[in-house]
Amino acid sequence: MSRFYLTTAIDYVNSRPHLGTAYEKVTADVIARYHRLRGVETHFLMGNDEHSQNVHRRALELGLDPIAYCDRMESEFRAVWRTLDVSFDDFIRTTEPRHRASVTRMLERIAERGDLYEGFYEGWYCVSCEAFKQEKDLVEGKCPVHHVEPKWLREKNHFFRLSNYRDALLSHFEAHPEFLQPEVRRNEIMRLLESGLEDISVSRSGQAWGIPMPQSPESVVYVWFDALINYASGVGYGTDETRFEAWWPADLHIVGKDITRFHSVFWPAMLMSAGVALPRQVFGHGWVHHRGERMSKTLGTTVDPLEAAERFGVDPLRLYFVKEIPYGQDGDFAYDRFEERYNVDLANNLGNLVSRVATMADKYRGGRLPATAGEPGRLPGAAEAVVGRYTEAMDRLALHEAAAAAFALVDAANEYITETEPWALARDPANADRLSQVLHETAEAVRIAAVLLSPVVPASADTVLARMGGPSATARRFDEATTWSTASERTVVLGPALWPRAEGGRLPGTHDRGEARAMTDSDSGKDAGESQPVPPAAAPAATPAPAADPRITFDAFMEIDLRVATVLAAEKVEKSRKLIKIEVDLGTERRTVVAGIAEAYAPEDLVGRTVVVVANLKPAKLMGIESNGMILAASLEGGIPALVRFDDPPPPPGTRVR
RNA sequence: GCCGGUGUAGCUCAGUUGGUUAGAGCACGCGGCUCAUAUCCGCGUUGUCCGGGGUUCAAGUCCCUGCACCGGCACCA
Repeated sequence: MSRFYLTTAIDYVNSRPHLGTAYEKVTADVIARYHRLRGVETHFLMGNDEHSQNVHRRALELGLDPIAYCDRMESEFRAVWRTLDVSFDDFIRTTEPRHRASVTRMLERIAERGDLYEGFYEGWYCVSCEAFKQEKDLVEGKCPVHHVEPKWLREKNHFFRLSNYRDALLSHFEAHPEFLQPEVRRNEIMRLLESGLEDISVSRSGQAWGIPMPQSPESVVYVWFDALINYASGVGYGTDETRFEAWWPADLHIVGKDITRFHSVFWPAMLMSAGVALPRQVFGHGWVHHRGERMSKTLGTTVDPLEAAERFGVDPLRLYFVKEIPYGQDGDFAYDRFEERYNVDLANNLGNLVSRVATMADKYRGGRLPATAGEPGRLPGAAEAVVGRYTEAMDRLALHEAAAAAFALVDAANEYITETEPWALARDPANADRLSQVLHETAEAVRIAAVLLSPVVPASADTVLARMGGPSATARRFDEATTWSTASERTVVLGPALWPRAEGGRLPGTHDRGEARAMTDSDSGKDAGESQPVPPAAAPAATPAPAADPRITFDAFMEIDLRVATVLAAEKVEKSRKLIKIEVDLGTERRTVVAGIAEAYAPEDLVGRTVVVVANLKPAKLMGIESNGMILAASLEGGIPALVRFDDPPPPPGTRVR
């Protein structure tokens, strides 16, 4: 039997999954379910990436052992995936022994090949910046920011000879155009390869959270190197060779478009070095924006997938992801659009279709539809064409086209009912056979549409299949399940509306829980301990965990020294778009502050104004100017800033603001 | 300033390797039906496919160029 091994990126556990993460897992799940439906033995791997410094820091902040913290996050992640019906076969964590063994093994192999060498990461290091500087960035041998001479620093590190693999990678890309998709991503990486590759550092010294470098336990494996290996360790590399032989190479890595480089350059080079076959395909999906804006964790503008699923249901959300966003491109999510798609595709079309077929079968035939005998109508042909389009689209990962194809069959069934007018046939007993046939054929078309949609909306498809009758629908394989079949009697079952029409932003009978709650980084970790596992649900999902208290203490606030200040002088910073250099009178002293408000204020308009300054902020260099403080302004992402101002007359400079 | 992305119907967007009168959904108008979740079906309206050059028998699609918007970074302390 053929096999299919599919992976998604593993996730950092420093915040809960947001809508974009959910998008990746759901679309991968659709692919996995499709292959299973086709009768292919499928292995679908997901997991968490835990060896990150952020994770370590976050755990310590919460007073938790890092592993304990990761345990909590794992249950959070699993709960979300369970709710969204993501059917992974295995879930790997990079802290697991099987993974550590695998990473060690691969590094040993790479070392044996001679592709690992100890070296010194060296370069100009600016102490003020706490960062290495490129030679080309220095101005007259000095740090362009701090105007100090940087030190030449050497830090011991392990390097991977990535540069050795440029040619091999290029020819692989040329020989296998399908290796990286979609095409845009492939072109980007081709250009990158053409411009050459440099060796990369694969270890970090002076850290304890990670996998120790073999033969060099004072340093740990750099996190991304560690993370990539999960795809191999997940199927037994270095721990279970039989299993590894059975599943490797992976057929498909589904990753975000930002990390295609890791997966299509670094990862294959590592595998080549270790003497392991390359994965067959890497697919870089796009972003899901929210109302046209990129979701940002730091700005708290992410959408909670559980909240979205709760509004109209898990399957409607899954359908939205698949049908409304061309796979491989960026897409947009908005609640009003979600509602529109819910009403149009599910309530009005598929749901209403199921309802009208079931009602007529019940009313005219007591639900029992005999085997058909007459000349079939146009639906069998329509179904066959749709199935062809569907598989063709699925096989090239055009998930949105596949979903659209399935809905074309729904449309055809609705049209067929209008054309044949079963209610008219029912008026004349002479048409009895004809009526039975029309209903049977329509039910069969709906059944096939449900089979096609089952990878996308698994729970709903099961319900539709049950309602449409037919022989043991779920047990059948794809080819058989999509073959037209009205040759035996079936029983169509009546039931409540699958998707009642939504209005005013929610389903009838649900309570308003308020607008979408923005997730923030602070709530993601702190509520980890309190939240309850969410039960699986086909339709309205469980309540998201309550947000943790993001408030700071009064003492923390009082640490910020806010002062009234008067602008004495202001000038635009040369060659800068946003920065203005401002001299302020703080009452007791003069300060130079650089503020990023040039897009909203002209320097000359600032002179004489009273502003609020954060007086005890550490200095920073911006465009070579040292800024001693920060001027408070309201700022919208992408919008223009607005300075905080006082009623007239303003308080004198130096007055504390609190 | 650098890099990347986008620009197609009122709105949200599709348009495969360049090929007949440029599409879908929503919205809007008219008509039909009554089995159905005020649902369904049919017909219809609106397009300088951002502008300008070019390649071609043929350009929404390829090349050059300009403009607009968006994002990231550089400079948001």
